Parts: sequence; structure tokens; C-alpha cells
Amino acid sequence: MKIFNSLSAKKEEFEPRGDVVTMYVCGINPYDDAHIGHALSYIFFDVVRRYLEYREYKVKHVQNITDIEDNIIATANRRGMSVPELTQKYVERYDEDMAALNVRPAHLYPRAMGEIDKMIEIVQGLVDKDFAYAVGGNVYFRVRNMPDYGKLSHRTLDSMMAGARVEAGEEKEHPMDFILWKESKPGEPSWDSPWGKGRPGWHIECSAMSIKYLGEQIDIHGGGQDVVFPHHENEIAQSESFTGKKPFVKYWLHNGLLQMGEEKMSRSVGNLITIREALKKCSADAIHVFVLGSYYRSPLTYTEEALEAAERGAERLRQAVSRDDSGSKGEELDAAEYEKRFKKSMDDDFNTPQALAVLFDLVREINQAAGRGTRTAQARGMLKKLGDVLGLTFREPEEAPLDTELQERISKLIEERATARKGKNWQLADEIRNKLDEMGIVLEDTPSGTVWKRKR
RNA sequence: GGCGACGUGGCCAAGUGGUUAAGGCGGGGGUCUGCAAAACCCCUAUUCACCGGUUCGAAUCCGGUCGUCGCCUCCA
Repeated sequence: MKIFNSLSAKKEEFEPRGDVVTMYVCGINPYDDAHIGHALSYIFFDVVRRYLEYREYKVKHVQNITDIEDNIIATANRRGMSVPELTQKYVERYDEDMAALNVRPAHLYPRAMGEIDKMIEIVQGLVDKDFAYAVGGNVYFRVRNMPDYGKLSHRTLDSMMAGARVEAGEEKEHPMDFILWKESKPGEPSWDSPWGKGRPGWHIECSAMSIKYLGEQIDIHGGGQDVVFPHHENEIAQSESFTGKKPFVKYWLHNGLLQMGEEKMSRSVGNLITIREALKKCSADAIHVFVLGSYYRSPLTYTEEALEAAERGAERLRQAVSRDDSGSKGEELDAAEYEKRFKKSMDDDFNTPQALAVLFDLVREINQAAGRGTRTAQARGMLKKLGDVLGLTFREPEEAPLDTELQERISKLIEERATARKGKNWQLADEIRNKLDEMGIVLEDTPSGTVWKRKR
């Protein structure tokens, strides 16, 4: 299988370093609810893991939680909460969101606040090796000592300086030097360190956690394209300088960003739909179909219509999986060809749009086979199995139940209509159907009786 | 200003040198139904932003033009 590596900017044959594929994914800053842009990223990396496991790799997946940084401190102050109160709340809500999306949890979620010792050890190591220097209570990474700095984002120090908005950086040796350890201001959470009371810079936590939990060199590191620079670039600088081993990460994977209107969806712009809001309107499968229907490295634009279209697609998949073939006889529909095509697509840098197309082709084949009385149990099993690799549940969207009084009223009306229909009083039957429609209830007459659904 | 990505049917979106340009949504037709709804089946781009070039052959490669987006600052 081939994976596009941001480092080489090429598709490369996937050859993990050892028996267990080590995978680190950049996690959230828990100061607010996660939005669909986050969903896109975590759905994709969950699919990466599911597919690797489907291909019989063992995977260890670690995802950090940044529970100390500027936005968190500011939000906690604004809301009159402590930092741990705030972050705990949003970590729990994030877990709920992921469970509702059918995104499997990582094996481990280390938190920045719990890994301060390891971070200090790395910063000290970098100072000892001359890759970092302290100015007062601040410690900076010395980019000049890293000749290949910029290799991930494919730029050079010179090109970064040209025309860029680089702050004066009075105390830094070079404007691109970045902070490893920050002197804390009064009232901020802080930890003792060799450089006085302070807190870690943003990038150091990922180096620390990745090294501590997955080793000095890992297979896969993922995140959004917006964290390529400076975050991941700086992680490489810190980690490789500290361990002396290259490469820190064998395969860098970056997903394209979710657009909202003309801009990317982001918390700072405020143009976002939270996962919770989205799941009120549509199913987890619809969000998967929406996200995976586009190649992960391309940007994807959110629109309500696109999500609705995805829901109808998801419904088509659901219907096929639960198709009843009890009346069918004779041969079984053979779906092996579809699995081959699915693999071929996924082997080509996780081409999920193609993989999904294979699933839809299989759906058509199942429907046609069912129509001519061929058995489809195995094929439907295959559809379910391959769908599972893409994180599809094939379940109906969750709805809050209606109160019993209303339910009884609906049942009564349906009974009245049944009686009217029996007496071929179509006019009364249609009146009742219209009345229910006005109540937001849609009827479907099936051979086994009338069922009702809420209008979506 | 620097670096990078992209422009495919009404909409979304694969394909990146050679059979009929995937798939989803929408639309049209049909089956089913008292009529519907739901579901299913069939049909739906001689053409890939534009202009040149390379080639026996290009949506796919090269050059240019126009347009869109991302990163360079917190960010999945």
C-alpha cells in the first residue's frame, strides 16, 4: 500500500518500522466544543487505523490533549472556571462526540499537564546540546543549528524571512527561533523548572508524548494541514535534535481543511458548526459519507445541502445492508470482486471516495440480485464489513423519543385510517394522512402494516 | 511578497498519457401502491477553466492566462 508522505511530498510504499505501527495524531485543545472540521480529521485518522487493522497490522494510536495553553487560560478566566474544570468538561464532551460519530478512541490520551517532567527533560537536553538557549525565564529553540529546518513545510529560513510578517523578537537570536518554555505571568498555572516558574510552549508536548509513549522514532504522525507549519516542523526540530535520530516520523499525513463559505472553518474565525449541532440534523454515517466522499488531502466545503445529500446516500447503504432475502433461493451473490476493488482503492493513499464508490456499486448489485431472487447474505455481510472499515454504522440517526401521549394519538389516527381504508373510504384515509403530515409524521404503507416516521 | 494545492455534468466528487470519463445527490422515466410515501430498476458529460505546445494519441505532460483556496499568526 502507498501513503502520501508530506515530508517527501510523494506517495511512498508503506513499510512500518516494526511489528506494531506507531501512530500519533494531533489532538484537541479542550476549551470549546469540537466542530465538523475536527470531525473530518478524526474520522479520517480513525479510518487510517481501521484500514491498517483490516490489513492485519497491529496499531498503537496515541492522541494528545493540550490542556494548557493561552486560549485555555483565557477562556477559563473569562468563564470564572479553573483550567482543569474547563478542560475536563470539554474532554468529556469530545469523548461523547467521538462515540456518537463512531470514531474509536485512541489507545492513550496523554495530557500536557501530566507530562511536564518529560518536557523539561527534553528542553534541558536541547539546552545541553546547544540547540536551545534561555533568556531570563524563556527558553528558545535555535533554528540556525538545525540545517534542515523547514524540510516538512518545504521552505527555507531565507524564504520564511522574505516578505513574512516576522515579529521583532528582541530577545531571540533569530526571528524564527521558537519558544520551548515560557516564563509564566502572575496568576497563570506554572511549574518549577531549571529556568524558574513557567509553562511549556505549544510544540514541546507532542515531542515529549510521542517519544515517551511510542518511542524516539515512529511510523505515522497525523494532523490537519494547518499544523504543518509551525507545529509539526518544530516538533521535528525538537525531537530530532534531542534524540539525534532521523527521521522522527517516517510518514507524515495531513488532511485538507474543511471550508465554511469562503474560509476554513475555525474557532478563531467563529464560522463553525459543532459536531453536536451536526448530529442533531443528520446521522454519524451521513457525516462519514460527506467526509470520506472527498479525498482527504483536498479541501472540502461544508454546506447543509451536501450533508443532506450524504444522508440520502447513507440511507441507501443502510437499506441494502438490511435487505430481506428470506424468499431468495439458489446461489449466493459473490462479492469478492468488490473487496478487491475496495482494497485497491484504499491501498492507493486511502482513496476513500473510490472505496465508497465500490460500496455503492455493491449496493446496486445486491439490490439487483435480490430482485431476481439470488441470495445476498454474504454480499451484505461484505458490505457491512467494508463499511465498518470506513467507520459506517448502518444505523438510523438517533432521535429523541416522542412523548407517549403524542405516540398514542398517532397510533389512534393510524388505526382510524386503517379502518377507513378497509372500507375503501379513501377520502377519509387521505384526510387522516394529511393531518398527520401536518403534525410532522409521514406514513408508509407496507405489506406488514402502516409504519410512521418523523419528517426530517 | 514567499511557498504549496486546486479548477471535471445542475451540485458534490474520483480518475492524472490509450477500451463506453467512477460514485453520490438532484432531475427524467418505470416497477410497487386505492392514490401516495418509502424502496428498487433504467436513463442523465463526444467532454474535463481558457490559450498555445509536446505526442500516433492528453482531462491527464510542458508553458502562459484567468480564477479559487491553504500556510507563512492561535488552529484538525
